[in-house]
Amino acid sequence: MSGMEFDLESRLSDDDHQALKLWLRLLSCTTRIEDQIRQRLRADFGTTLPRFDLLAQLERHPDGLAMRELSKRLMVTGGNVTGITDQLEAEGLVLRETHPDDRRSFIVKLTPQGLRQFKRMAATHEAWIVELFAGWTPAQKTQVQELLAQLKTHLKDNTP
Amino acid sequence: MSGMEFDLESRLSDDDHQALKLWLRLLSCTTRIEDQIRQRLRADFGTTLPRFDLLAQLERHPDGLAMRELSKRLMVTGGNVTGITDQLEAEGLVLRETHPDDRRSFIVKLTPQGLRQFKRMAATHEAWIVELFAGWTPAQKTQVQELLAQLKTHLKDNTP
DNA sequence: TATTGTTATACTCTATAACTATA
DNA sequence: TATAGTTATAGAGTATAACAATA
Repeated sequence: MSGMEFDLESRLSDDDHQALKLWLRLLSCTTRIEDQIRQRLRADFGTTLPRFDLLAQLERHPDGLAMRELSKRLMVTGGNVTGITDQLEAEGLVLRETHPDDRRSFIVKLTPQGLRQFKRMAATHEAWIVELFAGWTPAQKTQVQELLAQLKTHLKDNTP
Repeated sequence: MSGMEFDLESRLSDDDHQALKLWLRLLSCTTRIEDQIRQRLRADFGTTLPRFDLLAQLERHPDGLAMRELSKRLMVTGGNVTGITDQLEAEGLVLRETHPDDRRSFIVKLTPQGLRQFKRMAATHEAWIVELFAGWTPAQKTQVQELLAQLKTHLKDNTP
């Protein structure tokens, strides 16, 4: 489905509605970039965004994370974390260790192979992002970054 | 899954990587807003974003659209348009008319009920958006709007 | 009783491919 | 041959709920 002529932004029929126009454009850009990332992760590494995100969390936490910590951080329910972890474990990228203090719990960690593999993917991933955002100058990036920070605060306040 | 402490932005571990940070923040904000919209469409109107988007296209085209036109505009494959149209037709919101010149084709149109229902949803939807973006001044909205237009051009050029 | 993790199930959204009727 | 639409199927990605083991 590449090279389409239309997209979500064409939903709008009239010229007012500033917030709505802005939202449709924001959604359109973000979706387009996300689709690119998903396609490239699949084509180049045979993986998916949720799997990549789980590995990224583990890379930030070399001592590992319990399943429920992963669930909170990835904002998905526990059953999903079990499924993704099963896949990554089968690929030898992560392992479950018993929790020393709580026998209900597991600590999930990157294997050495998982760390190597993630680092390789992360570097490529960052290069894709840099390329996709090359349409903005560093100053413009900073500007949007700050505006988004402000918006995020508002979203947090309004939608608990 | 409301009231989470973490989100995608926490994926990043260090302070450089301007484009990557920007992307994670953009994705985080957009996802959060989109989740809100999906939840509210379901709770208040028992519908989904793709169904809403299809109705929106039809409202822009009172003479109706062929299935393949809908497919192009919604950027999904034909089988999906058939499915969504079936649902909306079963709910009495759209109807298929025979094409006068091409007996392979249908023209999909809003029913009067569909138009009334869409207008009600669209007004509420816009109010949600206005509220969610209330963290930005009109000038800031304009600014982001223009920056996104620029980014979109770059994306189009780079990812055909 | 509450919590951690697993299992089972289901739903939405999407794509691909085979099929039909028509052009 | 090519196109419009349908059908069937598959696979992400997600949620809910019942469950076992442990706290």
